[in-house]
Amino acid sequence: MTDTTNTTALTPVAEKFILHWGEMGTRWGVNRTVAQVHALLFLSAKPLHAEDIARTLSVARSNVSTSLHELQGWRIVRAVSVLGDRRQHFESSKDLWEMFRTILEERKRREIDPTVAVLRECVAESSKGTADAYARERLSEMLDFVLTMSALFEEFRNLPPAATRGLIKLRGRVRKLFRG
Amino acid sequence: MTDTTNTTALTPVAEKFILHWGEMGTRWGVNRTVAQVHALLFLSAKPLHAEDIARTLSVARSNVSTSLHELQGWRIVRAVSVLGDRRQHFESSKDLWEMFRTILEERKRREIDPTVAVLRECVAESSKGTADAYARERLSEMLDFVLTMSALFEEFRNLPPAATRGLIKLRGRVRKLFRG
DNA sequence: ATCAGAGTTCTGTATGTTCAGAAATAACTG
DNA sequence: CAGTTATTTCTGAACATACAGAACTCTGAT
Repeated sequence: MTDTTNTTALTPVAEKFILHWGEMGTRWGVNRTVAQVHALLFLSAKPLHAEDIARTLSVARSNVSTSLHELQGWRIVRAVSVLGDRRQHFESSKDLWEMFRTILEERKRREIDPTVAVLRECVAESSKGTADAYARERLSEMLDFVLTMSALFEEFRNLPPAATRGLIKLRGRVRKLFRG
Repeated sequence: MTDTTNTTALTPVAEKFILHWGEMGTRWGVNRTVAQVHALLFLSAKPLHAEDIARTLSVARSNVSTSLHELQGWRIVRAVSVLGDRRQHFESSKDLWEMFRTILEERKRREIDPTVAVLRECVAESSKGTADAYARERLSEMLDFVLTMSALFEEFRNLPPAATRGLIKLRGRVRKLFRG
């Protein structure tokens, strides 16, 4: 028999956060439902199954299925098994720094890397002709910039997980860095 | 009489970059045309007027008008006067680090700050009741995280412009930072 | 093998976004 | 002031995206 003892109603606080998170998602190019599912899982003490998520957020299961796929694509949600229940359950990573890092990494791969490729082509092609030296210079600077961003991402990515969490104590030290 | 001597045709390289930039824009929650106008101005050696931009990108002037407004809202494009021409001309900032900083600042104001506000409310409200201690803890951590991000943004924002540009030489030093 | 429930994919509808062109307003010229 | 040109705002059409529900597939239990 289907388990109906699971959370179905949200506390007002959870609802407020989930709705806000959904809005923020749209501003960063993430679908509202995807962000809401993520927020719900983030707040949930235990893994939830698709049906439960759908009921709680009042969206179709199909929609939840798609959203869960996307979140798994971002590697911030994963499927887990619950003993005695053959439905898949899903849980969000709870470590915010780890999540942040993972998302940066994904965005780099999806957006920065292709941009680097295009810019390389642009710079190469515009070096052939002599026309539009100004644009060539701008493109070249843009490539430099994007490569630097890319390298900074890599730095961050390669930090040991513990160090990442230590960032919290880091404030104020950044300025120093630029003088050294 | 209207000046028709201005750039109307794009070089293939410029076109490639502008199209790509437009695509990237959409992935970060920026309208395609807005990003294209920005790319065009970034590559342009001289300020352009609305009509010129519209012709070059093959979009309606109305659309250009809206896009220019938005770009000015992000403070990365500004209107300039050209002697002997009563039309407004527009130019993009050309300093990529400066632009990056400005955009971060704007996004902080528009997205991080409201999120901090909501999270504060959530944490405050959930402290009243005793229910859902787990969610309270998660929200509290999220608030911490967002506040730290906010503070790091501030650090960055307050750096002297010269230091920002120096970031380029910074690679490799980040790791060190976490050991100190 | 059959059935039930879980999970995914497909399809049409609804909702939201983008955009051109028209209309209105404002700024400028002589 | 009257005419002209630049700029902004409004409106609806085209387009894209998100989404619910249905259809379908897969898995495992009996």
